[in-house]
Amino acid sequence: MGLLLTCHVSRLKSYYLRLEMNLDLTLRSEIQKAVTTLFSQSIEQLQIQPTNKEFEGSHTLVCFPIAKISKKGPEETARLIGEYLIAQSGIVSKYNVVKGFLNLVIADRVWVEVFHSIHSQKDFGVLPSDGKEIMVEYSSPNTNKPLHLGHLRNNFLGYSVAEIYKANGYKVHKVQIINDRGIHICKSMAAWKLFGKGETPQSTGIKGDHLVGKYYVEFDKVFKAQIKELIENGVAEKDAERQSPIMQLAVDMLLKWEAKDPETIQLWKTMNGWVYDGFSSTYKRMGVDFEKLYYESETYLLGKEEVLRGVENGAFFKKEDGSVWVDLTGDGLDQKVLLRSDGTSVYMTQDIGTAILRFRDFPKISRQVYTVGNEQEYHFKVLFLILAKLGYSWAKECYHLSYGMVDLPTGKMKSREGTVVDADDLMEEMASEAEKQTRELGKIEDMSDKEIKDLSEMVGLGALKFFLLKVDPKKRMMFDPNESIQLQGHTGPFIQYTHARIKAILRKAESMEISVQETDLKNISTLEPAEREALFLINSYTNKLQEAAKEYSPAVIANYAYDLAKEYNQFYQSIPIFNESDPTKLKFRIAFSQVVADTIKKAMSLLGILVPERM
RNA sequence: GGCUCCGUAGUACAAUGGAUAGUAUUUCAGAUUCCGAUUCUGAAGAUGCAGGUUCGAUUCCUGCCGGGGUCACCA
Repeated sequence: MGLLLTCHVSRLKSYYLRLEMNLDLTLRSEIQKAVTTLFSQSIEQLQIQPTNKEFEGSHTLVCFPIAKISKKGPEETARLIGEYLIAQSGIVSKYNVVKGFLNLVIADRVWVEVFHSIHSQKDFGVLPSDGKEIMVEYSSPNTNKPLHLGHLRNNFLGYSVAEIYKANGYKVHKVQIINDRGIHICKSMAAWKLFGKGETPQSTGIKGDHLVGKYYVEFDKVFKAQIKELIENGVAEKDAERQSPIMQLAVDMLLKWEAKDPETIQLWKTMNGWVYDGFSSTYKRMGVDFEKLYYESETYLLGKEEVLRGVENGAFFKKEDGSVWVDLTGDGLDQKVLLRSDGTSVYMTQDIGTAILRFRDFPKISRQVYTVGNEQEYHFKVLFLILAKLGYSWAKECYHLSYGMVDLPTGKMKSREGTVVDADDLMEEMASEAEKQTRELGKIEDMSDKEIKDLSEMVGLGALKFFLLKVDPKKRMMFDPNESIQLQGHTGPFIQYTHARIKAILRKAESMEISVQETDLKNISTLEPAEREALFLINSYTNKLQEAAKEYSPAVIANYAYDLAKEYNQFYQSIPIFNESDPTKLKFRIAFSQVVADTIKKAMSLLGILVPERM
């Protein structure tokens, strides 16, 4: 009780601290007051939006809805509110009315105050924790082949959403489910046993996941050849698939695995081990991590139990052949199988077990987010309904973060035709392209090879991440590697480059021994338009953070980071920094540049992108 | 076919129901270069079609056209 109380008090404190400098909230309440006083009626929802570039002002109040309660025309209403704010509120210095839009100019004095409070706040942009916990699942690969381009979007998305929630004050648990069992694994095992000649990652120098993937492809090749041969010998197509010797071996291995045959289990462990080693280096390069891994082989039994429990309490039903089904026709869906007639589990079964296990392991989480491609939307709809039928109240808090496919300019990627873009290859290409670009441009002669390597990695991966994250997750997208790595345009490297340039300015300021005191920042009375614009953006950072979490969309942050970098370039172009004769202004601009650089860095880190000090 | 998501300049992406639909790229013209290769300014160019709701629709509703996904005792 005592602990609870102190938590509560400290939360209140930080709330008031924020209120002091929260321009948006203050403005809102001033307008509320104006409306209530002028029209003796209050309005709950105020529409405030950024002012169009062509008009003077930064905040615009949309007055059409207010006109309804004011019983006056929109323009008259806007003018009355404008006049009231000038007279009664300290923060608005000017206004203009265009149609029903009230454009407000915030007093420079207020902007300076806002800037000062951001500048002095060390943890600006991190919302206070309120004890909420959330789980984010992402990646979740099969262990029979290496990761590809689609996995990159998945991993970057999941990681970024997790970081965004962290910044929103949540405690985040990053997890994944590893689909480590099933017929697909046995296929690689069968092919390796037949043709592997004892090959290992060590003996061949091939990365583990790629080696196993090679045998998965090999299986398919042999399987197809055997089917063709059987059909030519007069076997029906359906029977041919079953009679194929290599398929029989795979099925046999699956049965032996389920029966815990030591030799099969050993092979399974060995080959999965190769894959895990391979994955872990891929994850490291991606820059993603996980708090806990779940393995299908460890959760499917709990899923089975739960399904059987569901049969007992009537949530599910059993057919004559022994298979178990759920009837979702009442929810507008179909019937769905949960256990096969032979009692073995299906994909759904293990997801049921996994979900329940996770809420047992982390009882404080309020929500679980699944980062999985949109081809599984139906699957998750069904899963969440089943969990609700089993009586789990948290089922309605499960969320499928669905994303679209990634296309390449060269055409669609299809795994069957072997034109998948491998994740390791792509990352390597991006990094080496970045290195090539850096070396061509020169200016890095004093860098060591190690520094150049690190920089190339940062830029190459940054290009990749930014491009994949800047698009609305649910949309199918086109990834153009060449465009993504350009230093100009809507790209990660452009933002990284802008950051590096700001840092160069700051280094120069330091070498000139310009030191900025907090008091210097308060002596500024007027701002340049570009400074107001950039301050408006910096000030909206926390709003963007909340929006990104609400929408589960790193794209909000990516586009924000870009806007800020672009805004700074405009600022830099229009305003002198070192040529400024007024030392107070010079210092303000240095501090201002510092804050922009910090904010860019913070926003980019939410995307898992590092920004260099120089490049 | 049922369900579902998507259709925005040549191309790739934006736009809580708000103003003359933004940005990048491409092309053309110009400016700056206090950091750094840059950057900035200007010009050209788009909401699939037809209705409806609304003071106002890219956004919401209906129908059509076009594209993706899904509808397994696969995962």
